[in-house]
Amino acid sequence: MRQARPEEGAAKRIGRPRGRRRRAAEIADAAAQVFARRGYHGASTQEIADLLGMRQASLYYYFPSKEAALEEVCRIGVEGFVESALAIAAGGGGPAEKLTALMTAHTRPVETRADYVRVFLNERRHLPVDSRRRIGRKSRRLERIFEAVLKEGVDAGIFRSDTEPRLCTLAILGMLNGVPAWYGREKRADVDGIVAAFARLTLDGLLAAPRERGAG
Amino acid sequence: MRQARPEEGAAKRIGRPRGRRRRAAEIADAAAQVFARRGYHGASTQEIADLLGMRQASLYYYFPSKEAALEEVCRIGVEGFVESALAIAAGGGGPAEKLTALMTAHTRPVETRADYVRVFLNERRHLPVDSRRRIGRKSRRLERIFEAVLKEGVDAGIFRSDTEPRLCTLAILGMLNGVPAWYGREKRADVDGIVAAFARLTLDGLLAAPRERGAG
DNA sequence: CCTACCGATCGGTAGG
DNA sequence: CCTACCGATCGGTAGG
Repeated sequence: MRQARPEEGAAKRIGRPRGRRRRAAEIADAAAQVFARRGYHGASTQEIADLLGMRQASLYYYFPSKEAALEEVCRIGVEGFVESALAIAAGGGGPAEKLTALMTAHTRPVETRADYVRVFLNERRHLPVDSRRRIGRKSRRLERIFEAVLKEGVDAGIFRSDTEPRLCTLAILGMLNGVPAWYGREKRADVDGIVAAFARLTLDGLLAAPRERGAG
Repeated sequence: MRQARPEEGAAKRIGRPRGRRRRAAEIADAAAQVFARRGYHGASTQEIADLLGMRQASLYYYFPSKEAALEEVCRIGVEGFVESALAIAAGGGGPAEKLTALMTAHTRPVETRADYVRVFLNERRHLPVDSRRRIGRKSRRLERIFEAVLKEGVDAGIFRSDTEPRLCTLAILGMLNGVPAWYGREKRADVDGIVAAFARLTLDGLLAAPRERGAG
């Protein structure tokens, strides 16, 4: 009576309606949009369904719950960052170049997938504990990549020896994660240019010779 | 029949129960706490009332609506910043000292009134248009103070001449507003020490002599 | 401040 | 995917 469940074999997709994954991705898109605009709790599943021209109850054919949709949106929101950062850190170039590339790459998703990023940054705290922890792990992976490049620069004698990689990472990610807050209402709209300026400022600080402390 | 309404005379508080203002402040405190933890839409007026040991409906004796409570919490959330920043900018010391003081002062409310600050940062977007604009004006005032000090330093020949005050302000406020995101779960708990490190990094960047661009 | 209450909406289920 | 529907909760009002 009990058959082997076809969805368990990862590679083979037999007997499943072909559009399922695609449609689920469209729902995630719509959810990201509404979550970003209204916040998770301010968003109604009705509004998500309206965006797709489907009935509210039909969403539950694709997602078991509103929370699961938030989880998916947040997952997509982080995953891009870690992957590109990993590629940069492992690639060629010196620590200074890597750091600049890391910073530029970090802000690209803000333009490409603004809604996912915003939801990840602002709404992840409304996730249930277990999935919040799962997402948080990815976030920490990203931070560690920044720290590693910073440490690489210090060890190579390129960055100032008194650089604290952890604090510096917090500062940099603060600057960068603040971008969605003003992106869109700033006159200068070239995010890449602005982030390049951020990177220059940071590098100038990292490359500077230690100065006198406390000098008026 | 129509009497002059006593609450219109600002200085004189006659005929009003004496604890009104105080109680309203307590409600704002509780609201800030719940809004910070659950987000505005995730917060129920019931939970706020529970915190105060009063009935949910009684809240409406002090605030006309949930939105009005959010507005009050946000208003308190910004007002501290502008006032202290103004005092620093107008006070003595050079631009470098002022900038450091500005940065340290900006993070103090994060410890003192964490909930108000968090709510202002994360929930102000859920305010109705008109009050959001009112709050936004205060926010811009703060930004202009930072920009002015930065420009002061450039004009005095202290900060690098290629400093862009606007971009620099966005970077600094990004770093600083990111503090509530990691404050509490970071090992090093001395926010002042961390922010001092942020300020040093920033100053090193601002004081550095222009270097060769694009040098490998 | 409380009691009593309401209309609206919300996430989610049953069954096809 | 849809129809039909539900229990719970929510912000807010009336009247004292």
